[in-house]
Amino acid sequence: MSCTSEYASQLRARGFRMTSQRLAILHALRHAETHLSPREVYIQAKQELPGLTEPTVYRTLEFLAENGLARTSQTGNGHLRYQIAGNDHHHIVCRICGDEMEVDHALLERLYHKLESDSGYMRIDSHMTFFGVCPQCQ
Amino acid sequence: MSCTSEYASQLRARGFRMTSQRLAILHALRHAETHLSPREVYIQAKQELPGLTEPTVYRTLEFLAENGLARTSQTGNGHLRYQIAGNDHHHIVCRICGDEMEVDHALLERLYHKLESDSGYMRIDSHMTFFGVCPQCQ
DNA sequence: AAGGTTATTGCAAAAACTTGCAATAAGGTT
DNA sequence: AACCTTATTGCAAGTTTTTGCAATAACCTT
Repeated sequence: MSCTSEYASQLRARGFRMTSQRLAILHALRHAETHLSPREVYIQAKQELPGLTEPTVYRTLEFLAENGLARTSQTGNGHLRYQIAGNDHHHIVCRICGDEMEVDHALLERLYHKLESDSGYMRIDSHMTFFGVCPQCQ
Repeated sequence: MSCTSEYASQLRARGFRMTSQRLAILHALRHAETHLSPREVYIQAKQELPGLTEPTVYRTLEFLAENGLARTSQTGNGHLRYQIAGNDHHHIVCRICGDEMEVDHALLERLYHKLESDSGYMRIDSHMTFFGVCPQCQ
């Protein structure tokens, strides 16, 4: 896979290493259609790499998110889920039934610019999750 | 305290009950200047009510948030923190040093309206946490 | 291709959080 | 004021997430 070596060199450029564990976890994220919980990642990736342990999954997901290869989503109950980086969109999830839809990044662009100039903060997180009540549940 | 009975009747109106545990936890949140972790709440509130247990704190915080008496803040690492409801502002926190500043609600008003009309969702969460890189760390 | 440096992993134990269920107590009713 | 109903709590046991440290293995250098 070409993307594999792409990831590897991205890491090496910053002094990190590509490992079979990281690869297995990246594969799991890539093949998922949506974001996964750490446990789901563990179950998926363990099929590819049976020796994989759970602490490694937690540490790796955090590592991938810090380095821009993965992205976190907040989930109301305070548990992070992860997805592969790349699709620049956001989510709005229903507080009641959990239903979820995508929000295009363009909608937030203006807000981010304003926030950046007002606050002086840079690189404001490009994945946001909003919570509301969906039309069904209203 | 007048607010005490205010809270009590808010709950009773919906068929819930006011208890010494809920009161102790509300006090802890009220006296905090910022949002607290469940453990911090536990430690505070236990001083007022020594018999209090940790599971009760978790359940109560979730309950208070669901009923609008408390508010959750997301914290990057995926752990919820809680604060008393009332101040309508948001936070932006630095991904690197953890520094934190307030963002006025007015800034988001336009976005919320747009999101609501585009998506059909209602009552979009009125507390958002953004993540970025603060001026110091840039 | 072999060796050295050190980022990364696995293991084991700790801490944080959740769940089920029987006992308790809030607050409406008599 | 005593009684009933049932929301709420505490306890104990489970699951999830984190942490420290010694062993391993990327990958740079020779």
